[in-house]
Amino acid sequence: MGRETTTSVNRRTDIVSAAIEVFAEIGYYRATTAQVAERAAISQPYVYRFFTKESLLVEALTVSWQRVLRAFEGVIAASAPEKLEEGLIRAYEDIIASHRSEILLQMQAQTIREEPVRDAMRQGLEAVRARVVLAFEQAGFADAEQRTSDFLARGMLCNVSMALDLPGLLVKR
Amino acid sequence: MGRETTTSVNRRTDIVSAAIEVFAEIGYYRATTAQVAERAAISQPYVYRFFTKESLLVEALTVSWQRVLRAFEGVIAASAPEKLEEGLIRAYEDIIASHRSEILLQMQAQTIREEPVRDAMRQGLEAVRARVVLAFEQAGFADAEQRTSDFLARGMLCNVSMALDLPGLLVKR
DNA sequence: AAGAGTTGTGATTGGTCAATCAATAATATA
DNA sequence: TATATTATTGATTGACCAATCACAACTCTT
Repeated sequence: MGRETTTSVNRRTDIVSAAIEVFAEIGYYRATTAQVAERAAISQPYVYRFFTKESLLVEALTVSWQRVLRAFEGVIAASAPEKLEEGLIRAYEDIIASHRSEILLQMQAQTIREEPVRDAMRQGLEAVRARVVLAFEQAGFADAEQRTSDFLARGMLCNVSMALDLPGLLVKR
Repeated sequence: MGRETTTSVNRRTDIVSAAIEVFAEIGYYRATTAQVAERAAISQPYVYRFFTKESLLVEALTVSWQRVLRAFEGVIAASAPEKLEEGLIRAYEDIIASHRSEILLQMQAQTIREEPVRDAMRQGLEAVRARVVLAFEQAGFADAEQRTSDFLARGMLCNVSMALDLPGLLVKR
């Protein structure tokens, strides 16, 4: 019981990847598990061997927050203090460009009230925030919390700018 | 044909007010027109004399953006240049507190792909942005666009902080 | 090759919901 | 009061969908 074969692990990631795309394109509530199944090239009932629709969303969110966190880790490890902020901004812009669906999914989840979904969002965002604060502190900034708040705020505006296709919202620094 | 009686105008606003609450509480896609009708104390078919579900969302968004714009107009008219930014921030925090549902609805609409909805969002946000830029310019700030962008970014982070119930995201200025 | 476990699907269902229509109540007008 | 107009609803429908179940195909192991 509960044994995880190589195949089933692959199926899980197939399904989650499909779900991220479908949920972001169609919208979580309008998207059907049949559409996710089709994108993953399996049958609709088989999705339920692994996930419920909601647990699929939670899984997708976890993946997408991990991507952001990893990207930031990379920048933090590689950047001189004075280039840190610039590097983080750039990394986030890259994610928005290369993984637009995941970010659109996070934006949808911001207003979903089911508790497991809110928990996934809170944990993901808080983990990112904590990591950035620490990086700013270790880079020697006295106002690390303030800088992090500004950085996250800018990220949220980037999201909206991308989602609504309003590039004029952003101003070059 | 198309005559607008006093009664029908009242009904329209009743329905839109009900829709804002229900859509924000339940979520636009999960909310039913029957729930909106119940909140407005009318029958479900009667909603369709005035709105389709989507046009109801568009109307609700227009109302909510107008509220933000008016609140800012008031602050701009009443504030000395050096108090302008602080006043705008305060006004927005007040709206988030007093009209939370409308803001939650705007956040949902950020990721809705139907073109009429996107248009309503773009127009609302762009109108607010343009008004704030003008106010900063008239207050004598050379970097009005930059200040506006920062201000909007902060607003977006406020939204997320409210929606996810994560007050720690915000740092006192 | 027989059995056991694993991987997968077809068919179905119970529930839900936006939208429509035919009809009735209420109100104004003549 | 009769008639037209406006306001409102009950009943229904056609489509859709998450979730379940019973069954089939495949892949080991011995």
